[in-house]
Amino acid sequence: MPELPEVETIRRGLVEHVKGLTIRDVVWRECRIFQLPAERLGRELRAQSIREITRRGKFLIFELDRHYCIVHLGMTGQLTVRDPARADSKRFYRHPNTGLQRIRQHAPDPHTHLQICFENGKALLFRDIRKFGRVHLLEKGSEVLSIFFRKLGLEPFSEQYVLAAFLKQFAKRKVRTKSLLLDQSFVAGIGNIYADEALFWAGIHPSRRVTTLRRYEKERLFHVIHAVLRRGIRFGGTTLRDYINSEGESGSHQEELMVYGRAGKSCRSCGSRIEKIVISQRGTCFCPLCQPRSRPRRDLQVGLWAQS
DNA sequence: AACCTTCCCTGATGGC
DNA sequence: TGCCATCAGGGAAGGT
Repeated sequence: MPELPEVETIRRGLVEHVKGLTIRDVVWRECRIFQLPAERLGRELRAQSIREITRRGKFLIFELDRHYCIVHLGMTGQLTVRDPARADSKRFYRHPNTGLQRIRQHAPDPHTHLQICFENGKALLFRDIRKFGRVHLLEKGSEVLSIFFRKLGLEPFSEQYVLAAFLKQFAKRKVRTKSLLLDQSFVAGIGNIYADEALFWAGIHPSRRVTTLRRYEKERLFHVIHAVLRRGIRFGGTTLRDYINSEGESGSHQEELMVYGRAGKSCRSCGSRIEKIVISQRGTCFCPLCQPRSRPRRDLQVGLWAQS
């Protein structure tokens, strides 16, 4: 499930490999991920150049000559570069123990919904098994991006991510803290993995209503969200099943996880048994000792870790 | 208007 | 070996 760190890792790879290239041809497979007729998408993309690749939350923004092409990877979306000078992997190699996919590049398969072929022979492939991904095409204009993203919340690595703005976002909210973290109108880019990890480092039980959070807990959350996402990027993202970067490689952040996917295992901090509950229809892992339900942890020191 | 539920989609997994 | 139920979950849509 690509979240901000995974999308950012993909973005950086794409800047390296396809920025500046001109589109020669587009091949598609009709699919509901396209928010416009695929035939029109192909026709519009042709002959345009990729001027810039940016990101907002979990969305990738390809700035072309006349359009913005906006891509959301959903749950299983993959964007990889295919270089004809290099050999394709014959199949998706699945590691017997970890289940991780390790490939260099792959030929189109039935899940490959879009191929953007460039003049230099390289191609950008969009593959999405579960089809939760989305591709939008917007004509450029001064306000189109701000209108498209009007419901998105704070962008963690921007100048708008400051404590005062963060605290303001709690107004009128009564949901459980985990639900707030998953809400893209609160802070953009957090998904299930990084929400659980942030709550762990902040020492906050995921079920606690945000109305019960002390000021110092909100402040801690503010710093920890930033640190958790930064750490995810530093390790190249979290590969649990489908995520691979633009070169078809896994990330390694899954080895750093404290609680996500660790139900039944012992806490890497205190040794307690990690528990799993469901909040907002999402599996939620937490440490019952490090993240007490009722008693806020004023003692918690996360400063050192947050600097990493 | 905040909040909650349902739905979309496929592959992996476990029980029988 | 094969069949079926269950689970994973981001975000849109619709109801309260």
